[in-house]
Amino acid sequence: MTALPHAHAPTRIPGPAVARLALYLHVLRNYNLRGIAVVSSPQLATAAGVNPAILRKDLSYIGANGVRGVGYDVAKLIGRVSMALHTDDTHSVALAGAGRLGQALLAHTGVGRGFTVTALFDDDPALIGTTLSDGGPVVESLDTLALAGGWDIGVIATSDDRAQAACDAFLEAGVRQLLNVTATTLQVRLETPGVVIRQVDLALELQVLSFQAKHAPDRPTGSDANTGSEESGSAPSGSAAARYRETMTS
Amino acid sequence: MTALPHAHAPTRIPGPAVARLALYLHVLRNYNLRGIAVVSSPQLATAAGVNPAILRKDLSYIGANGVRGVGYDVAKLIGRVSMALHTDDTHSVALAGAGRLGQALLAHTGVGRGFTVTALFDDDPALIGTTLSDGGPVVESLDTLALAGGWDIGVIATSDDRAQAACDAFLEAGVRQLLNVTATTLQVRLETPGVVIRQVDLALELQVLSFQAKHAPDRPTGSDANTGSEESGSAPSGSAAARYRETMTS
DNA sequence: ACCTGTGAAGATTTTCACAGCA
DNA sequence: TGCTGTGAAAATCTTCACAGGT
Repeated sequence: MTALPHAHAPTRIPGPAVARLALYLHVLRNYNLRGIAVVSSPQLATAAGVNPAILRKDLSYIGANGVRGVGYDVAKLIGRVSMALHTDDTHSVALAGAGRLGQALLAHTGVGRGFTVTALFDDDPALIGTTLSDGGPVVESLDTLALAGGWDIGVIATSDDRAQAACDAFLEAGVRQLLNVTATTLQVRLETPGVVIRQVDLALELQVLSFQAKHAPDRPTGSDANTGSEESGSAPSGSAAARYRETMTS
Repeated sequence: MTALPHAHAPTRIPGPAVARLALYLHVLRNYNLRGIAVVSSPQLATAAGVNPAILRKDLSYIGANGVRGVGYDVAKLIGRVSMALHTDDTHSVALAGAGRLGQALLAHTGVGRGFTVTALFDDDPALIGTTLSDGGPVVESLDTLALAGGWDIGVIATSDDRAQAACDAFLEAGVRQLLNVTATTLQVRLETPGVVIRQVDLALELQVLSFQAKHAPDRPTGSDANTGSEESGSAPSGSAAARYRETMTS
């Protein structure tokens, strides 16, 4: 926290840019694993399915340090984006709901992106006291959730009818950042300040998807190096984080 | 399809509006189940966590027919939004990956939003030939995916390393709408036209969430009837579909 | 020759504010 | 009085285009 060595521009990062940066980070990590040390903005942009121009703009928000005529140092860029997204620090996550969805999440988030599930809650008596993954936390009763605390993020993956209870419990436990992957729309008391809730509803994504498909009209015109071909069409923004595909030109 | 009785305004619906409409639909369905027949825009807006103004604007895109001074007929509005999103027609879905994530999705999408999973594919020999849910489809080998077809949407919920293969198979089977819930960035051949891919990466959502929390500065000022209190702050758009919470004023 | 970084133009989306009606 | 529907203003985001460097 506090002042960094060379805090370049205190520019406010646009919302959509944050989502894309997280996306770049993912792609960059893959490049790193494949041993690619340098990447250019056209390369990275096509890999992420965005315009090279907006990629450069996004990177400019976090003070990118690429080499003109060459590109970006992958490792260095990973560090920079991680820092901007606060992913260099590890966040502790509590997961409510140890059903299929919860278990999938447990495996999904453990990939190593700075998030560790340190607590697991469920109502199922058969699950309480057991461990779902190697080295993972022991499942506790949902009732005890509100009594504990100390997590940075709470993930709600319960059944729909228990989502609100889990939400209330998290708030009581002092958890302010919630990711809700149930189909329930959560209610938050007005008194509670600073709460950030993020909702991911897969059924909703299906609806948006099928709508986009029915209305995909014209292909985007790329003047830069973007050979944008398939897809796109409508939904210019939508969830920026929720619409990328690699288009590795042959 | 084709011309409807009174196709009001051929206005193009903005991308973010589509996501929000799907959200309203969900909330409206809940109202319907609770026996609430009429709802006003301030009510619905607070329930969906959006400004009443933008709600009305969104509804205006689909030719809303509310009663001034009163509100909207819930049942009628459900019908209208469903029609606009093409959810009144049932879409067939093929699901690749019958692991925990796939199973969770199978239960999730079956809620009855116009999507039915009619085919299920996986590589696990132990799963092939079995049925995962009552009345659900029998699990088939992933290799047979490309040979079949006829689905409106393909959902990719395999392990990360098999996601690309599933994507290729879907495209070969003629499926143009894909929802990818793995952390893999898919590559699509340039030749394939009209492909719409939607990506949902939960690890990415966590990153965006934690960033938003670190940068939530000032509370939004609502001049209409919006008592916007908690949350919001930055990320004005982000995934509009991925950030709603009820704020039922007491 | 090629790529980065960014001001400025352009496109899109959200919010405002008010006319119109029950 | 209360709410809908919508043109117009404001805010936001994306794309362009080019200076600057290697």
